[in-house]
Amino acid sequence: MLSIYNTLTRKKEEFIPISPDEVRMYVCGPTVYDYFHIGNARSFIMADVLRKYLEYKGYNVKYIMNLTDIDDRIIKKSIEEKIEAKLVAEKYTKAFFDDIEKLKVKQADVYPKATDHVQEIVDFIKQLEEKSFAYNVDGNVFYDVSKFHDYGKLSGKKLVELEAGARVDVNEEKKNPLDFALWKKAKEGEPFWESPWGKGRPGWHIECSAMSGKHLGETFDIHAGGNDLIFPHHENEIAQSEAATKKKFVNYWIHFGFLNINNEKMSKSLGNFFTARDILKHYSAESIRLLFSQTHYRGPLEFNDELLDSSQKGLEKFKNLVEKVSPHPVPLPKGEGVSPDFDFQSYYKDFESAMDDDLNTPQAVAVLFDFVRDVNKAIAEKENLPSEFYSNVKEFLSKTAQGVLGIVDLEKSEAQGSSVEKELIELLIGLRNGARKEKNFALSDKIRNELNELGIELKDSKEGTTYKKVKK
RNA sequence: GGCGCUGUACCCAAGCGGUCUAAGGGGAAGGUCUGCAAAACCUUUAUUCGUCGGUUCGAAUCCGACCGGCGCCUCCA
Repeated sequence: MLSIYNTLTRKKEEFIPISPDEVRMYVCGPTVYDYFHIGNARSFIMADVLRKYLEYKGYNVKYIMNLTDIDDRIIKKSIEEKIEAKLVAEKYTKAFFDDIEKLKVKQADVYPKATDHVQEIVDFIKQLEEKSFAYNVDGNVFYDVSKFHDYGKLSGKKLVELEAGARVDVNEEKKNPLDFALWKKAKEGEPFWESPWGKGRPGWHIECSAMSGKHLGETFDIHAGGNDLIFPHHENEIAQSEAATKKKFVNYWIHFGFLNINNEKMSKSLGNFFTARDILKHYSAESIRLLFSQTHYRGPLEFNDELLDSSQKGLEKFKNLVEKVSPHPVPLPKGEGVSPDFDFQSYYKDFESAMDDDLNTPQAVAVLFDFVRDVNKAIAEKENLPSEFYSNVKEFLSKTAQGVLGIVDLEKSEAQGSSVEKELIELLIGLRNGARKEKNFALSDKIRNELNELGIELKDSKEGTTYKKVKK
């Protein structure tokens, strides 16, 4: 039984989807005005882990992530770079897909764009206007928060308190400082769409209400995003959608913690950020994902190179095991060999109960490390293990470490390269082993050290010498 | 000012009333194996969970106070 912490109720709740086999899930995607940073990546990755775990459990997941491709920041960027807003959005949309793929994040079923849904958005606003939740002031349309009595239910804020402590800019046009724009009137030179209120563009919050409704229906299971979206973004989405449909918008609200640098939130405005793209130049997706998985998704996550290094180091344990079980040297026929009393089921059970508990990935990772240690022990202790043992090990890692967490890549062969390169390395290994036989260790060590310099590590074992390429 | 989160070893980090003399990763130290390495395995590294009280047969876990840190309340994952 999966339980999930629901921001709306501030409790862990048993997860029960609307339809028994299907989960409908919406995750707030990027505003494509720049490369996304590694803090954004945390949300994308943890949402990916949640999605993959739901699939692991047998649900058919319908996963939608929006792309905000028209907004103030995009317009600002287009002015700075003197190119059309549309081209800014296109450039960073492409970058988004490139980066997300490198991070081994599975594609969403649909990536709806705001600019492709202007009609739906306009219709949505009209509906709100008809129901008196919206008012038009000279081409700007605002949502009237005072009309929505549940306003504040997600963030736990009370309207009066919000008003008292309001730090929002005073906008003469708004009835209430907390009212927010549904439709923004276009200024001179800005991109615009025609609407009943004149030329303009959608506000930010409305696109999610319109697009999630279109792709997932009026009520759906999961809506996820970063902590900072709770207020006002998600609060406003609820206000819009529930005012329009009179139905519950979302059953489970899930929010991810921030990524901290020196105990401070990483953000564009503070300037203390790294783009995911830059981090990926030095670290693998697996390292990043392991680091993220070792902290619970709701808490803050401390981020720096040392931590990335340590997770990269930890990954070696998985890689070495994969290497050990992958091209099993002497594949035994089924049923032969000494069967170790190794209880794979108990590791699946432990992995699942960790994940079932509000996605306790740190605990799940601990189970995987225990598994690796125990498998290594079994291999070291028993001589002839049946081939099923090796395939069971691979299957376990494939389903959990790779399939859900994305911290290993079984397909990635360690010793790749051109065949000539391979043969050259084999040749040198042969020479070195000749030298070793003659106890010419000076020569054998020289060969090993120099290969090492080239990024090729040798390992001697009873079965012979193997090598792997390491990143320099 | 309002709301919320948080303080566990050298670092990161689980744990949410008994199974905790507290997982897991990194680091450090010692050992087994090895010609030497590497990998792997074993052992050690918090009798203690910010501080002080309280509740309880029993608390890292609940309550209170205090001392730190962080976030949201404005665009933000």
